[in-house]
Amino acid sequence: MHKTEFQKVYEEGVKRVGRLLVVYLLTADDMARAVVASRKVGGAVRRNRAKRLLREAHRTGILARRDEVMGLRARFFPDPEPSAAADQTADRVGGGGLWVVLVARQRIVEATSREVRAELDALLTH
RNA sequence: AGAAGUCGGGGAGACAGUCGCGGGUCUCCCAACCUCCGGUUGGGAGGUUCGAGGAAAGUCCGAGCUCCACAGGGCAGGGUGCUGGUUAACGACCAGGGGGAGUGAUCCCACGGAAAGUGCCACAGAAAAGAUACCGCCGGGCAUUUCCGGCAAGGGUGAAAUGGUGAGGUAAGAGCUCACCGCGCCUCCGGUGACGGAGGUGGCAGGGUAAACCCCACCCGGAGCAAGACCAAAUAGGGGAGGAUGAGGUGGCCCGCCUCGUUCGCACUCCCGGGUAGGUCGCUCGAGGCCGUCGGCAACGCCGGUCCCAGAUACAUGACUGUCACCGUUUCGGCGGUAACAGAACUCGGCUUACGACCGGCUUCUCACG
RNA sequence: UCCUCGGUAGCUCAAUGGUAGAGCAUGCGGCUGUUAACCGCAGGGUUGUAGGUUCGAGUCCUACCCGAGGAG
Repeated sequence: MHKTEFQKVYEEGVKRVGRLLVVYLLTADDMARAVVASRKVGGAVRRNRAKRLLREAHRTGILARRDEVMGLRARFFPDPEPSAAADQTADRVGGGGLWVVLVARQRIVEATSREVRAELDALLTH
């Protein structure tokens, strides 16, 4: 993912803020995932720890299951207008993917992997 | 027993399993290309193997490597600064000398030159380096205001005042003279040397500051793996090489060198590449680790054996389960934790800084007992 | 990866190696019927930290800490 693609997700995507992390979602043709840990999280050790926790939560949580992803698309991105049915079908044929950006917050370093996964799933299903 | 010094070891507790990530390698499958055998490239699956640190950090020094000219001369600038050695090199390390701290083991030191020159030394003080005399001391004139001369021992100021102590000497004093100490110079001896020792001699040579300018000796060209090399969509259209002359620019400057533009024979001759996105290489076998013999006080070196030990490019080590070990807590069922500092990005040698628990060697002092 | 600056009072900034200061802000007093403005006075500093050179360091040297900016 390039810098301009991050900007696109931040500006056009859906944002959910939790106690340990922030998640951005955006519909796309393919599946993609990125993890972000800024210098506010800490030094290189703490940033790596945060990114590993986010990857593990993404791998073991509901984002890894394809049927759940389709449900998330329907929940967070309802059809804006019925007249665009042609575009919607074309989009679905094109892959029906989802771009996900996971951003670490400072308190994630003290958390366990189960807590991170539970919060990510909760942010996506509530 | 207590206190202390010094040198080291060691670094997510160990083992097993499941899922997941990055690299190498082997096998199989698929696709494309080459005339075939077969091979190359790309993708996927499975097996196997490897996968962060002692500081990977700070970026304070030194090198390798790459390009700039083959890295050369001079100036400027910068660095180092007791001696000898180690090393690829160093501002690092080892050994020694000198100085300082400590009862001691031991520790600390930017430790060349102030009789090459220049500058500065606030306040106080008479005077801050070229001379001088505030309070004073002594002698003489005058006569009790003071004048002339001698002195720098005492007082006072200051961070620092023209060797120190004692004796002689004198009007009072003074290296004026003498003894010891300090200092300078000379000779001899020991040592590779820094330096040390002994003897002689001088009668004191004239303050501090060089992490002020500077002098002396030695060293240093610049940039950095986003260096640089190769393949090469798009886009733009030319690009490169060669002869002569003059001008301009370029590492801080001058040479030198390189580049660009102009002119002439003819705006000539020859060649077909250059390059962004992207990709490949550089990229991990190295002044390498471990073990041993030998040389050396040591740093280290020679030789032999043995091992292969991360190479990513949005950037890989994580999660969970069980058993054992240790620690904390406990209602003795259990529960919680496994630690600090901290994450490779071209690679090495150092330095500096950060750091929890644990273990070991050697040495010194004090007390007690034998 | 490499490089350059900066850190002084609550804030913004000064200070040839020689007593750390100015403006704003704060407090007190004055002026005014009252407030503001104005006038006067006062307090407030480990000069980022730790060492060193020097008689003496904000200044010079060394090592750290923090902040800002730049190049590819």
